[in-house]
Amino acid sequence: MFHALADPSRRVMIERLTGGPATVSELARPLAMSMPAVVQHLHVLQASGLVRSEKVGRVRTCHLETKALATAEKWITQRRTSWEQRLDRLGEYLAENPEPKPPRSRP
Amino acid sequence: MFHALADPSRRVMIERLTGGPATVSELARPLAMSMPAVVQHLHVLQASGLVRSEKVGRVRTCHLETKALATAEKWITQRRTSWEQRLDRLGEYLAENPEPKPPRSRP
DNA sequence: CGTTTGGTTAACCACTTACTTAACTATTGT
DNA sequence: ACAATAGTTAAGTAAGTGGTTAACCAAACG
Repeated sequence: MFHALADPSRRVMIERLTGGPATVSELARPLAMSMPAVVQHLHVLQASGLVRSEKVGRVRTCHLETKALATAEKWITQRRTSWEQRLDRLGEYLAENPEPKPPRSRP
Repeated sequence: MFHALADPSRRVMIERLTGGPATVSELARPLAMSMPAVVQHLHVLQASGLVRSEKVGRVRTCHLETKALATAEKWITQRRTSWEQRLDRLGEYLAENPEPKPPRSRP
């Protein structure tokens, strides 16, 4: 899933879908690459669960899947906040204890 | 940066760093791969800005850079929430208008 | 009917990625 | 001084990624 977000073209597609559903050719338009390439990117996005699509007639319409995005977000938040809390505790500790400086074996 | 998060081994390293700073060999221990491989992953993590490290004597100590994580998180949140708002508005609209069903040219 | 139009599949290619081993450097413990 | 430790560099490789073109299929249009 992070792999899906790792490619610039795919992020452009995601940003496009942020503004509402889009067909495959609409996703392709701003992308300076052939249609098959876009379809491959779309496969990656779908495999990651970030995007879903339904085909009606001959046009496939794609839309974002917010749940998946929320999952990625959650993972990041957890790591970030738990580390920030550690930093805070360290800050408090250093504010109280002014550097004991342990001796070195051979300078 | 999403590319840095896209690899499982690198995510393990990040999770390890969540629990506080670590040396290169500490990061390597749970990883079933050679040291050079770990160093390469570390390079990627540093290039992405997610991790920083200082070498004192012969041991390099690595720690998380929360700012970078916050950036990724922000990107995701923006996309997710703006799409969720769209969904909400669509929900309201559909609740008021009970499906007009436009005619098809030839069924 | 035949022809666009929108999308899909397949086969291929250049480049990158994620490893490996081997050789090396610099610090630290005895 | 010597050996062990911690990490680094270099070079090679197998597999994966991102793109191409060409051929193809089915729905919509005239």
